[in-house]
Amino acid sequence: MADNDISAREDPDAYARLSVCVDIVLMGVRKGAPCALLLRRGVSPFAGHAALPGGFVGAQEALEDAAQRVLRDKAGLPDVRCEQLYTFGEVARDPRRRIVTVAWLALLAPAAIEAALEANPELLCATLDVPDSDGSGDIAVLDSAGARLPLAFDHEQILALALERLRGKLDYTAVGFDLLPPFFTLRQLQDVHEAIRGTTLNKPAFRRRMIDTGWIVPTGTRETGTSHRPAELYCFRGLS
Amino acid sequence: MADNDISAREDPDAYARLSVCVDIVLMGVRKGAPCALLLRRGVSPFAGHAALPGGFVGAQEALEDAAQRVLRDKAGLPDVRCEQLYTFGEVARDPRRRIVTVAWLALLAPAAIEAALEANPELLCATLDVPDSDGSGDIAVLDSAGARLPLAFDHEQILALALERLRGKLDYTAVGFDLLPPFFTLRQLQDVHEAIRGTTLNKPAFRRRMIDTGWIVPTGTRETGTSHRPAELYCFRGLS
DNA sequence: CAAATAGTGTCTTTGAGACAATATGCC
DNA sequence: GGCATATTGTCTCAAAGACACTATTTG
Repeated sequence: MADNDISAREDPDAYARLSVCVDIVLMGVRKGAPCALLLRRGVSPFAGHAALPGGFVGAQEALEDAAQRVLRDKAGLPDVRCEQLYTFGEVARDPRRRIVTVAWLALLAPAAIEAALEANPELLCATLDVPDSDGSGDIAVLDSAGARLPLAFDHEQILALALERLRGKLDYTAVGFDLLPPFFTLRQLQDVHEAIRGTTLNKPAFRRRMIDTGWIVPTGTRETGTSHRPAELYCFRGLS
Repeated sequence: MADNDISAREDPDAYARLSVCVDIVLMGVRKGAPCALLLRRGVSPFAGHAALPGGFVGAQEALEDAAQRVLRDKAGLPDVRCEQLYTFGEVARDPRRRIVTVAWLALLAPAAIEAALEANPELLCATLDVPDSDGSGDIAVLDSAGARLPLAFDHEQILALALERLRGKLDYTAVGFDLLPPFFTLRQLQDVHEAIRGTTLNKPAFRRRMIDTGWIVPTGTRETGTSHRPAELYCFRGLS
C-alpha cells in the first residue's frame, strides 16, 4: 500500500522522489556463444566502459513503455518482447546520485542483432564467456577481439543475472525460439541451447524432447546450400 | 545506462523523480492453505480494502533495507529473509499519483505468522484460495470467515504472482522449509507442498525425493502427543 | 486388541543418456 | 562411390506413481 496516511506519518522520507531508469539486456547467440549489445560510454563516470542501453522513466510513462522506447530509440527494434529481470537499487550504484534501475531482458534472433548493430553504429556486440557452467553467477564480458570489456555501474551483475535467468527458463519455456530465425534446423536449436547452458547435449535425447514438447512443427522443407545431407526445417508452433 | 549525457539530452523527462515504495507479501501456510498477511485500509482510495504492508523508499535507503524496515515496523519481524518479486509501475496503479512499487516475498513459519499477528493487531491473515492448480494466475483472497476480501490497488495481482513464484521454486529450491518450524515431520512437509501446489502428492515418492535431496536430516526424536504412531522429526540441513 | 498413521518394499512406467546403425544429399 | 551430417533404433538406467504391506504408538 505504501501510501496511506499511516505510512506517510511513520516515514519521514515518505515523499522522497527518486530517479528511476530502465536498462535493457539485449541478448542473443552469435558464433556459438551468448552475446549482448552494449554501448561504450564517453563520459565520466566509467568513461570508456561498456554499459547497457537504458533511459530514464518518464513521469507519465509505464516501466514497460520506457523499456520499449529504449529498444526503439537505441537499437531500432520496434517490436521485441521484453521481460522484467530485476530491480537494482543500492544507494551507491551510481557514484553521482541515487538511481533505481529496472532491468529488462530482450532476446534477439540473429537477424535482429545485425539490424540493431546497423541501426545504431555505436552498439557493440559483446560475448558472454561463462567460466563454469555451474551457474556460479560469474561471467566474463569480452569484446570482439576476445579482450575483457570493463562494464559500468553494476551492469556486469545485471548481465550475469540475465544469463542465469535465461538458463533457468530454457528447459521449461519456449524462450529458445526467440534466439533463432523463424525457420531452423534441430541442430541450430541444439546449438542455441548448448551455447546458453555452456554444456553439450545428447543429440537423440534433445531431438526427442523438443519434438515431444509439441513446440515445433516440421515444415517439410529442408535447408539448402550444405555440402552434405540437408536437415529438415522446423518452425515454432507458438503456444506454451 | 540511463544517465550519461546522451540520454539526458535525448530524454526531456530525464530528471523526473518518481515515488518508489516497497510492498511485502508475507506468505505462509495455515490450516492446509496458503495465506498472506494484510492490512485493512482506513482511508481513501480503497478504504476498507485490504492491502499489502508497504512503505516508501527513503532517498538514502537501499530497496532491500526498505523492505526489511517494513517487515520490522509493520510485522515485528526483524530477521526474515525476503526475495524480490517484481516491480510494478503502471502509471495509474495508484489513482492519486504516480508510484512505482517494488514487491518482495517473505516466507513465514507458523510461529512467525502468529508473532506478526500479535505484534500488529491490525494485521489480518487472508487465505489464498486457488480455483485451479494450473497456474492460471487467478486467485481468490478470503478473510477468516471465508468471504471474498477486496484488495487495494494492484495488490491482488501481486499476491497471485507471489504464489506463482513460490510454486515454481518449490521443487527446485529449499523454500518449503521457510514455511515450517525448525523441526518437522515428513507429513508436515508434504502438507506444505500440497497446500502450495494445490494438488495431492504420492507419499512414498515424496519421501524418497525429499530424503534424496539431502536437504533434510533425521533428528532421531519423534513427535509427541499423537494418538497413533509418532513420526520422526527432521530438520533442514541448511545448504542448497 | 483395535484404530490410526508412520514407514517400507516392489512392480511398472516414463523419460533421458549412450551408442550405434541407417539414410540422404552433394561432390 | 565417398564424405559429412541427418535421422532413427535400441539398450540401459534413474526417478516417480501405484499399491500393498509392515511397524508402532495410544487407548
